[in-house]
Amino acid sequence: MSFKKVRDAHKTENTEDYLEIIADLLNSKGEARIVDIANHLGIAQATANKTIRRLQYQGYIKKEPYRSIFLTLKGQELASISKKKHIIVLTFLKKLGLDSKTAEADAEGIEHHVSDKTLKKMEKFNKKN
Amino acid sequence: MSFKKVRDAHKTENTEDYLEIIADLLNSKGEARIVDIANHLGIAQATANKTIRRLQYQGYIKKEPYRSIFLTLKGQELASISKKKHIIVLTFLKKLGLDSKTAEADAEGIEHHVSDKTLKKMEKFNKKN
DNA sequence: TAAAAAGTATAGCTATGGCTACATTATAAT
DNA sequence: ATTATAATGTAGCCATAGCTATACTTTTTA
Ligand SMILES: [Mn+2]
Ligand SMILES: [Mn+2]
Ligand SMILES: [Mn+2]
Ligand SMILES: [Mn+2]
Repeated sequence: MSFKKVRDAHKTENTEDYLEIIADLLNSKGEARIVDIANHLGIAQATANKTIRRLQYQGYIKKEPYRSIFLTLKGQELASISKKKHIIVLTFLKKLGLDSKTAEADAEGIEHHVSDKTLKKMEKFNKKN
Repeated sequence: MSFKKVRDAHKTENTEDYLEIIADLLNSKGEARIVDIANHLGIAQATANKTIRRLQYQGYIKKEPYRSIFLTLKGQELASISKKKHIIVLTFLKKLGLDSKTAEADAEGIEHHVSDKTLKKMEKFNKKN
């Protein structure tokens, strides 16, 4: 059923975005802090804090109180998959003719709802254009 | 900000799907009942019931207790917009080369995250292919 | 080194959407 | 007409993600 799949996607969606952001921060700044994540997402720090707690007990990240965030292996893996999807969808939308801003905005939502089959088609399209 | 837009989309997503389903049921069966919606979505009837209550106090639908559901003008308008988006995205995915099942599943999620600009590009692509 | 600022954590609230269990009403069958 | 079934409604639970306000810790600045 289509709707069930969408609901399942929504369950992991926020997790995927968090992990992608954390990976990016670790890459660029060397560390990922709650304040940066909150700013990135445009949400209150308290909200980011709560989600980070969930990500920790779900085994995606590790952190000590008042310290910065690290990805577990499980976290790294999901971050990597998410990043790949993000790039494919973003590139696809740009090749479709959209400006960077629109492509980025739409990709951020679409990336969580594309099956592997669709990703393959997008990659094919990306190579041809 | 991209993420804010995605969050906003998620707020109306469920509403859009419900209204689209109700419109379809009204069209095909002549009436929309909670049990049909629940079956369509693959959720418990109690869950559908609760959401229908929300849709009513938010002014999208009208109903009497134990009776079937009708769309208000506001509801009809959103249903119509949602349906249009759905068709554009679904057609696009099919033209991209995907089978009906995959196209339908992915469209169900993607439809809520495409900007008007992206829809335009998809329509253009649909006409060309 | 002491004070100010920044970052983090926690509490308590709201809204949404899942679920099961159970009660009530409406409809269909006997 | 009664009874059985189907549909609807309600209650009470969980999880998630928002928010503000407030407390605590760490870092920076004076
Ligand atoms: Mn979504
Ligand atoms: Mn995203
Ligand atoms: Mn992303
Ligand atoms: Mn949908």
